[in-house]
Amino acid sequence: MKQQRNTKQRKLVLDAVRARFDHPSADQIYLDVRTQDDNISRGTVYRNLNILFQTGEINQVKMPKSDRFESRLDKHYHLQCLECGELWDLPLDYNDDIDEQAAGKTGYIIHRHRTTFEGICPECQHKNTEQNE
Amino acid sequence: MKQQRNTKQRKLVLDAVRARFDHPSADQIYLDVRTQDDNISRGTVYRNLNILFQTGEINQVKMPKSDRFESRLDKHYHLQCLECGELWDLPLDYNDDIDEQAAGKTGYIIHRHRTTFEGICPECQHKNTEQNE
DNA sequence: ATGGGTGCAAAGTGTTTGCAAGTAT
DNA sequence: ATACTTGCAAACACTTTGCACCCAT
Repeated sequence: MKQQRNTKQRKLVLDAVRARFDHPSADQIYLDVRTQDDNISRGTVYRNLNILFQTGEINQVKMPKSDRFESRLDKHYHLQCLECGELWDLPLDYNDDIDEQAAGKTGYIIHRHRTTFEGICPECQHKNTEQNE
Repeated sequence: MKQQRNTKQRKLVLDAVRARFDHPSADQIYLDVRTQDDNISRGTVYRNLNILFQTGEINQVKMPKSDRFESRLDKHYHLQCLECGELWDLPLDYNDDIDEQAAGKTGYIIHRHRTTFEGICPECQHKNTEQNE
């Protein structure tokens, strides 16, 4: 990888990812950073998110509509509400055993697995019962 | 949901999904169906894939670049090679327990979880060792 | 001074949609 | 006859990229 420079923009993007815990999209990061620097462009935000991911300073979570970012670097699971779309970390241990099982069954070298739970959050459950009354 | 019709195009799309086991993208289905009907349009293929998914006749697998489709309807895990991108079903049992655990820890109603394993397939492993010789 | 980084706008990808004509029921 | 479906092209959402200028090293 080529030599990296510390630009004001790169730092702003990194700080913006670290400031949130709701797995913002690139565009949300762009909007956040915009409040600090009203000249920064979307292209720069996308480029820096990619660079920071490649250098291992942030994590990228592939999601249906758009990629999401987070500052947690350890392997962990996610939980998404199918109604409101909110995405959270799940306090459940990463299961190393199934990586070995998968490797044994397939001959693949397994790097990891990614798990996302889908459901309805308490708020949306509440909203739904109200509607049906 | 509104009344569905059985069009020639819808049947071609369904058959095309059922004919493959490598989780084709919408565009791959389009190309397959094109060999049967050289007038069908991409829009029609996308529309029918969505309808068939809503009616539960096929399954949609959300993947980074594009959605993939399959005719298996049961919950199961996937395995993707990080090098060549191939996506396969994994012969590993779906773990119902962690859905309950996740529900208990969060208050969510959990519908299911989706797990994808990432690694290097035997072919790509072989290719890599050859290159390094 | 050098070459990585920036802002801008254009282009790329994958997918959806408005419309008028066509067709399954 | 009705209204769902089609082909087409335009529009969309998200992301990447070419370029000329800028700035961290």
